[in-house]
Amino acid sequence: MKTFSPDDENNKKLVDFLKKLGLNSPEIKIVTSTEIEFKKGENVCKQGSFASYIMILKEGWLKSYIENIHFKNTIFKITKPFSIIGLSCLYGDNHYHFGCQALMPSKVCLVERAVFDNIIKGNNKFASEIIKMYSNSLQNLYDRLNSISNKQSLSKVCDSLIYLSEKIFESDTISPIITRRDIAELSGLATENIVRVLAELKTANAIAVDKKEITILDMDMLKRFSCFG
Amino acid sequence: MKTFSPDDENNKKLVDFLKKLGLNSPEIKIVTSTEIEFKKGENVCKQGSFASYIMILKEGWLKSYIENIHFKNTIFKITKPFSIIGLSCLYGDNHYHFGCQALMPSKVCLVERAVFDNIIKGNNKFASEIIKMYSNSLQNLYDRLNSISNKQSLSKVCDSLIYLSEKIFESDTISPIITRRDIAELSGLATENIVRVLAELKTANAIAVDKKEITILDMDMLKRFSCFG
DNA sequence: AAGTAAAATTGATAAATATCAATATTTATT
DNA sequence: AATAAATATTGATATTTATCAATTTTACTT
Repeated sequence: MKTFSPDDENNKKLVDFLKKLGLNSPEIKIVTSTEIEFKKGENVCKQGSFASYIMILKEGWLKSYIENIHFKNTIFKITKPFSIIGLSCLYGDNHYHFGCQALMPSKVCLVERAVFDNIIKGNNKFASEIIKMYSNSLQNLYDRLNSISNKQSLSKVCDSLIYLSEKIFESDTISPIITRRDIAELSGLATENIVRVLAELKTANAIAVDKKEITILDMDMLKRFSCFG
Repeated sequence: MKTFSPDDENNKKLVDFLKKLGLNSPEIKIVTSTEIEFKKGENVCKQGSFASYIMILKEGWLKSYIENIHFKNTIFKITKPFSIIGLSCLYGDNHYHFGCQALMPSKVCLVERAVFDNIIKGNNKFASEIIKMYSNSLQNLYDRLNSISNKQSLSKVCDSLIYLSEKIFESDTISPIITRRDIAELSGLATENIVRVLAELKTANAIAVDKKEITILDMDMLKRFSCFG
């Protein structure tokens, strides 16, 4: 009887994911051939650097963000396993327009842009699935933009918590790999304000806080606060 | 000898644009068969309504925006002729996630989503060009997000002016179809602040203002202000 | 061209958020 | 387990921006 290591398990999941996107076995072999490990806090890609690769997150969690001159970041996406990173750089000016950092030890498959592009051009099903991802990314950015541009701090934080819970961790509990500063950069606020709003939400029994772990107790309340403005 | 009306001229430009995207004559016929006119201020699509069509702007100018509950909009894009609108709705939940309004009398070709999707699936060159548009849209949204989330009013307004001048009107002069309120909604600020910042920029000789028309006199200065934060 | 509606402007004030500084707590390291 | 480093928290204050109200200018309609 054969036993599987956690890594084998993960390999299988990755292959399943790629099959669902319409890739055949040789194509899967190509896109999974180069695998790189990143430590917590390491840069997966640096904003402004040459964009050589499209990346597939195999294991771990990443944050993607825009840096401004004063090193104030805006996180626009948290990435969970089996997501593709860098699609916005597939064509265009050859540079990453965002930075990406590992939130915990992570494994990423690197696929050269030209290789990725070739597969798209020869595989309609895959192209169509990639277009779906673009659509999703756009909608996610609309949501972020709406949250950050016309709302007040309470609503902004609620939006971030809802995003993390529903879209990213798919759980009432937001993993402690997310820091207060991450929530701040996701919400477009200062870290101190996050602390204050979280305290408010705790008092209202909308969330429970245990050290860095946040648990959503009343999602409806968060959604009302989110809408309220 | 045959004479061409302005409309013929425009038809020709549209066909050229579609040819460059890789569409053949029958495909071009299909996507240009339904044409609708919109008056200034009319809704081209309403946020939340059923997304039946992908739209191609043939003539005129549009603004696309996210509405929040309190009817405070965030404009994320100004659309110029020969642009495609609604790509983010090609797949997904079948609803428009944004509103779109005509800034002047405009003509739009409507293409049913399924029809558009079919063309993509059968035409690799076109699919590839559409993916480029998605990339561009994402990059545009990153820029907007960066501007709105970590900058102060002066920089935000400069970003909007640079965007309008370089990306949209491709001229030092920003068309008077853009109101102060539009700039406000593009910058994530109140209209009154736009007026104040424009007055500042005028005093600094960075711009000239003639009624609603804004002319950029010193693009370098605007870019310095944009970076400064 | 007159009258009306819409948009822009200005100043005063209120509200929201960032910043700063000090401290406490948590996490990581040896 | 002790120490150091990173992160979180709290309160006070400054800064920025929104809001409100009043007026002027511009655009639109007949």
